[in-house]
Amino acid sequence: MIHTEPGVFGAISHPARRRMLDLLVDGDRPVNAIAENFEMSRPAVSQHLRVLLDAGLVTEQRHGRERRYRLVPEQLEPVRDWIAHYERFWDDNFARLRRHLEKGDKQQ
Amino acid sequence: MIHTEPGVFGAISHPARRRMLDLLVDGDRPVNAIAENFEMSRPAVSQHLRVLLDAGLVTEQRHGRERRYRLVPEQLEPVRDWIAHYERFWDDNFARLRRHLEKGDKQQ
DNA sequence: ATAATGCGTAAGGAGATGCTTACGTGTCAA
DNA sequence: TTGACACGTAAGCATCTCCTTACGCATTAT
Repeated sequence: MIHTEPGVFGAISHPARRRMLDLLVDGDRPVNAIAENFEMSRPAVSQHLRVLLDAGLVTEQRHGRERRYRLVPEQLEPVRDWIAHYERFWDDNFARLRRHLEKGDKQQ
Repeated sequence: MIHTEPGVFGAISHPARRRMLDLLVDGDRPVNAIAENFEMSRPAVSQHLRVLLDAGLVTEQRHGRERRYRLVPEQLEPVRDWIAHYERFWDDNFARLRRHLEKGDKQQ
């Protein structure tokens, strides 16, 4: 019964979970409101939400018989930080393209 | 024998594979040079590289009996794009913090 | 030619993942 | 109180993941 902690990268590796986070960008939502966007069963949605919860990417708050899930975007920082490490590649390419365009097709 | 295609997000979900990509930032490397950074067996490293290859995150080129792996950073774009969708949260927080600091602790 | 090197692939197994259906529990409504 | 609702959890299953050891196949060195 050990709860494995795959971390944020594991949590976002499933497309359904990324879509769930995307939905929550627009505001807190109860499970049913989330579930209606997916083909899978509601328990399956609950299980995905549990993964997101364990990763700290969402929190839940009880409102009556609902549980509203709220995005915790700061928890995506490890992803942001890691990908930022590669940012210079895009920067370089962009800079190269810009330079190319600014030269006005002058040679090469 | 179906080759599952977990995509880029699946490929970067394993810490070892992220480290492999990080290593390749500094230049192409043959498998042994990559493998010496990990505790796991060399075949395990090969299998991870295969996942990265299938995701298009690296290419391989044969040089004699070596196979050098090369990073293809552009393939990280889906990740960059997805995370960029959340950028405004950091921007907002950063802006809020900056505003707070610039105000010089004036009230609140 | 023979051996050593660099690497992939095959096979197998432990454990994780992702789904399902069945059920339990707390909350609101009649 | 009785039932409907919103949800989690349990159990079971198929499949995937990630590792290992054993082996095969080029390429280079002797």
